[in-house]
Amino acid sequence: MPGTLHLDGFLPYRLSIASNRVSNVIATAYQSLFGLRIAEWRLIAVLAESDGMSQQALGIATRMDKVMVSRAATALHDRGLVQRAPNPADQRSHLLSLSKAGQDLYEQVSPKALALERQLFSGFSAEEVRQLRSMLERLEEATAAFEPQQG
Amino acid sequence: MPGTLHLDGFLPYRLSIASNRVSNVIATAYQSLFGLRIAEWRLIAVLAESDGMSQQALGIATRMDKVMVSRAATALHDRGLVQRAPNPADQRSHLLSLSKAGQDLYEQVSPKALALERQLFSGFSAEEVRQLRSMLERLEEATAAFEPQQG
DNA sequence: CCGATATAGTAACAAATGTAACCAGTTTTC
DNA sequence: GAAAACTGGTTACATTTGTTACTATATCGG
Repeated sequence: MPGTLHLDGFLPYRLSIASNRVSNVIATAYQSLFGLRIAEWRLIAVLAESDGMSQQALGIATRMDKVMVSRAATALHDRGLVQRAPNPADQRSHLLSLSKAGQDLYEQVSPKALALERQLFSGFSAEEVRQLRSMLERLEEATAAFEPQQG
Repeated sequence: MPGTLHLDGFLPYRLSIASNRVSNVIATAYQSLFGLRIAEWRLIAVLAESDGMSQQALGIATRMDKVMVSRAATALHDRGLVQRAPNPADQRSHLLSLSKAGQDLYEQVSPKALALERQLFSGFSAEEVRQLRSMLERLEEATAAFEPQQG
């Protein structure tokens, strides 16, 4: 029977299911433990490594569009977790960085995130993890061919 | 620096990015070619294999909750793609099946879906695909340990 | 049987996400 | 060096998704 499809065997479906479940686990943990949403956590993680970034740079680093970044950034700013300094090079943008409170929170969240990751992937060998990483990366690249234009 | 996390190396993040990109590719294709959303397509795919299912059975088969199933089912019914017959065993539920139009649509969508899958995973060896399947399956199982209760 | 509890499905509401319009401020072009 | 085109960021609106509540039927316990 040519052209027939079995849903359970359809990889985009399996990928979506697995990814959404993992995201739910992570989102629930962050929310209940730290009151953070995933988008906010992503900004914190990036800012913890490189201080003083514009929102558009954050957007690139986290693969989120500027609206998502804006929403997450104001939420974090309102909670006093990130600071906004004027950007000397461009008056439309500000440079974001973690406040002391933000750094402290990061130090709490970060090990918890890694522990969750370890637990979720505890059944995976180091080699499998390496392979999975590689596959996800290639998959992401493969989708670029479908972008509307100018990826 | 113990407990430190690099976002790009964080697997749940990479998984989420890759999965969302793939879903977008699929969703855009289904929408523009057939006016279908992913949830609707999933019902069609399941019904094509096994006629006469209740919505709750569909929910289990597609891993969608009953509200999502209800919405997708009414959309498909309104378009005349699925039929609803009374369920002799339970008057609260109906048995859904594809109409002729639904079957015809399935025959159109199905090869297209498989072609997309082939294209997205064209860089993967057969062995890699096997491994990915296995990993996604195990991952899904691993998240069950975090379910609120009674998974 | 008959009241209590559970289940199939829908409807109504809340929260999140995507999209488009907008307001500075910045660069380009002539 | 000023009008046109563009960019960073926010706001406002539309669409999608999740959650809760509800209606009708079924099942369970006595």
